[in-house]
Amino acid sequence: MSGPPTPKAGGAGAVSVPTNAEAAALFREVADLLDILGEKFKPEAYRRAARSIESLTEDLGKVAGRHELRSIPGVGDAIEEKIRELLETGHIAYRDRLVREVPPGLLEIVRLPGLGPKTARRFWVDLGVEGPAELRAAIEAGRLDAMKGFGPKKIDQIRSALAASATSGVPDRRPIEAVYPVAIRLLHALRDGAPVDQAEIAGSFRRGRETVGDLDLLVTSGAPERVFDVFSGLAEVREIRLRGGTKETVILAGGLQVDLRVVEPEAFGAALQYFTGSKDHNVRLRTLARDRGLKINEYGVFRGEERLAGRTEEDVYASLGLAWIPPELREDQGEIDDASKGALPRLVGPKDLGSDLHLHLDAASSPADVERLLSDARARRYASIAVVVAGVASDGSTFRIPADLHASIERGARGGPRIDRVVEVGPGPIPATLEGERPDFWILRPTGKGAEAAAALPKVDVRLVAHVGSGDGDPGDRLRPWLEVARSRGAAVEIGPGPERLDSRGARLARSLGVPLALPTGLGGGPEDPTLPIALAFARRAGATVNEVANAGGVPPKGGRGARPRRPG
DNA sequence: GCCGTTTTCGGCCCGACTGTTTTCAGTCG
Repeated sequence: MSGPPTPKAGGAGAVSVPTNAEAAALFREVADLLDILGEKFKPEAYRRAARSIESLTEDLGKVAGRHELRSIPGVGDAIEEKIRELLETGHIAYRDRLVREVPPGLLEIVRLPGLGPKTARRFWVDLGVEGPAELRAAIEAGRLDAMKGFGPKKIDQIRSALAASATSGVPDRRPIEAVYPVAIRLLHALRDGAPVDQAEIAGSFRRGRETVGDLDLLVTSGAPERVFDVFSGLAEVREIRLRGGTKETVILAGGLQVDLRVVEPEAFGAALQYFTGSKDHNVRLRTLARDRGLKINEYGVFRGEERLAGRTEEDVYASLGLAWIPPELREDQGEIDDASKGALPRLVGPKDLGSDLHLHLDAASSPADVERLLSDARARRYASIAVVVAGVASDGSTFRIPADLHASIERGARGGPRIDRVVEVGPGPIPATLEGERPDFWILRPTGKGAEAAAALPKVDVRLVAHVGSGDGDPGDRLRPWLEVARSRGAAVEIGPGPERLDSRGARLARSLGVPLALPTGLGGGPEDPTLPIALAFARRAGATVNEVANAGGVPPKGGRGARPRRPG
């Protein structure tokens, strides 16, 4: 061998460490490449590992540091080795070799809707096509016409898939809170306007995942054709992708794909279970069923021809000897074992909530807004709500709500629920303009000053750390100091949708450190407001029980630790 | 390539839909 050894990285010696998402993407690419090469089971193995890596709550590097890579579902000898290589060198030689074997354009072809690895491989082998542009040329030259299995419709389909991919990128997963309003509208449109008996949303939406790729709607009906007619006639629907006897797929105006399935009432629970997933959860259930001489599919649980269960999810799980598993836990992270032992946690639910710790009014708010918050809170029988009356804005300036709002808060409080006045500050000394404030409690808003600056915050009664997001990648390093601050102050940390709240990974980290969670309740938000349902979903995905949620399970005593008069004088 | 109350080999979910077929292959979820 000649030549100097290639340095592992640039002169600085630093290898940029891939995020979990980047690692997962690399393994998915390996899977696609192997698919094109005609491998049989390896692709699924790499995809399973990619899914597991994606759902980790901490960095791969940390898991590797503890020598626990093998504990990740779907990671064995070979993939463990490749993860280590990736972490140390920034690349995977095996993947690089596959990339050299397969023309890059074929990956784009595989990802076109309606096309897959088999077809891409045939284009490559039979026609020498190595990418979308060449495929387009081959179609226009009529070279596909002679190929077996390619009629005019198929060729048309490929042609429009090529055109669509050229104009718009492949739609990615979207934040669940962005999908929530339209999902609720579609569900209600079906329940109110179509001949359906039961209707639910399944899929990752029902599991409360942070992001949603598409929507899965499930209904029972004696007239599927009518249901499909109503559904595809809705204003939100842009095009019908496919329509059969039991299933219709449409694309909404925003590009979101929605699958609607009609099933028999006898199979509704089984179908709901099946289409809620996750895939890995279902695979494990199926294995469990097989071990017991049973078969489970979207129509039910069967022993031979006999259907043992199917009408409700409870029946389906019970027939396998399992307690019903909340959708938010169905990720094959040990929940099936727990369900078989009756050891599932009793997760926090909407009826457990008894207060709100963090409501904002601003200069544009009116007394009517205050009244709306209060009437919502009364309807939900909340014992107290907390309104931010002053604080430090994100630009560093201080603010106070207008006097007329103070007056309406004063009036509203007489009719209940109790209204706590709170002030929101960053770490460090309290700004001079807020020094006179004597709120019922304080909210700490983490800023760029860093957690160590929190020590300079006077020993006021901080009951909530809010406006802190999980961010991308491993939330641990950035969050941990703030969670320590919350713990030392006896404060809760706010979770929920949006970039300024913790997602389920952040919630899990908080739980592991013993920091209570606070859920925003979306008071005054209306039926399509995702705030509360998504916050609950994140809390439940993190395994939170009622005792771990600050605004659930009874109301925090007024004044917290060391009660004090509400207002001076 | 992973995995195991059918363990160290031999399996690996399965049904709907589409387009092309005359009994099926490929894709998708």
